[in-house]
Amino acid sequence: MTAALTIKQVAEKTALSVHTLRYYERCGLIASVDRASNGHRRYSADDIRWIKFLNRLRLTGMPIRQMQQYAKLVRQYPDAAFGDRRQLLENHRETVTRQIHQLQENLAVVDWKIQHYSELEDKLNEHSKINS
Amino acid sequence: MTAALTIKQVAEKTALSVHTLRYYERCGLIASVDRASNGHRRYSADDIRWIKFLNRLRLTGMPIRQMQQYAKLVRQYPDAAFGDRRQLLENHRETVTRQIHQLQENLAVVDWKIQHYSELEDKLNEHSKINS
DNA sequence: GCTTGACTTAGAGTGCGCTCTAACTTTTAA
DNA sequence: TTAAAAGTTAGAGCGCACTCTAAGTCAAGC
Repeated sequence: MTAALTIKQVAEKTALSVHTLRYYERCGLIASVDRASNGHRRYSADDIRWIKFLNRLRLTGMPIRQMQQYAKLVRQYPDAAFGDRRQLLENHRETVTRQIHQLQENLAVVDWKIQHYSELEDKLNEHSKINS
Repeated sequence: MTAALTIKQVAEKTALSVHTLRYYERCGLIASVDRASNGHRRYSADDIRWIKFLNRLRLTGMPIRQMQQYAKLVRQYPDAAFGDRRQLLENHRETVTRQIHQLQENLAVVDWKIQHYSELEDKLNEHSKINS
């Protein structure tokens, strides 16, 4: 068996704060974490896997609302609703893919500007050479 | 000469709201827009180019604070400080590039999960075929 | 003359995702 | 035994980037 972890240990493992872990639990993203006899949370290996995946979703910009939907599906039908879950993730993938494209597109314009500044700098340098 | 545009027209052209345009002006991102005799804003072609570039920065996630720095450089030294401006944009480019990489990395995990769900669905389908 | 609609300002409100506080209990180490 | 560290809850607060409201001005068309 694997040792159950305290909230602080999970915070370190997942790079979320203890505040955020409690917040996620409060708003239904993490369900029913075991408690020690003193009421302290004890996280299982499964909990940690789940939290890490949740965090992947967050880091791709999925809103909490949508994560709640996903979490609900997983909780209600642990061994089913794979189609619905997949659909939700695929929609999200599409969103993120579009977002990445737009980032790249906008970044290209910034690149262009950087290039432009480089050329202006070069011109200034040449000018100062001539005048020296 | 090009016709000066009203705030509403600029909102349409830039896909920002009139509220946002005033907000950007208030916080120093857009400086000194001309006014008609009645006090209404009249935007020049240059203003619009500037606003569009600002928006590129925003769409790549640059914080307002940093845009303010950049705007300040441009305003204080319209024909100089190219090095500083370039540096600022290059730092930002680096940030965005890293962000894109991380998005792709996290998205790969989501993809993996989608794949996993597909396989589970397939198994369920086979099972129902056998049992039918 | 009067309505409609676009504009102005200062400042308040909103939604998101945390992040922190207060007041309290429990555990651990000196 | 006692101080420090870590846990608990409910609920308040924060930072960001808008977004909207209220109260007013102004110009054009009926």
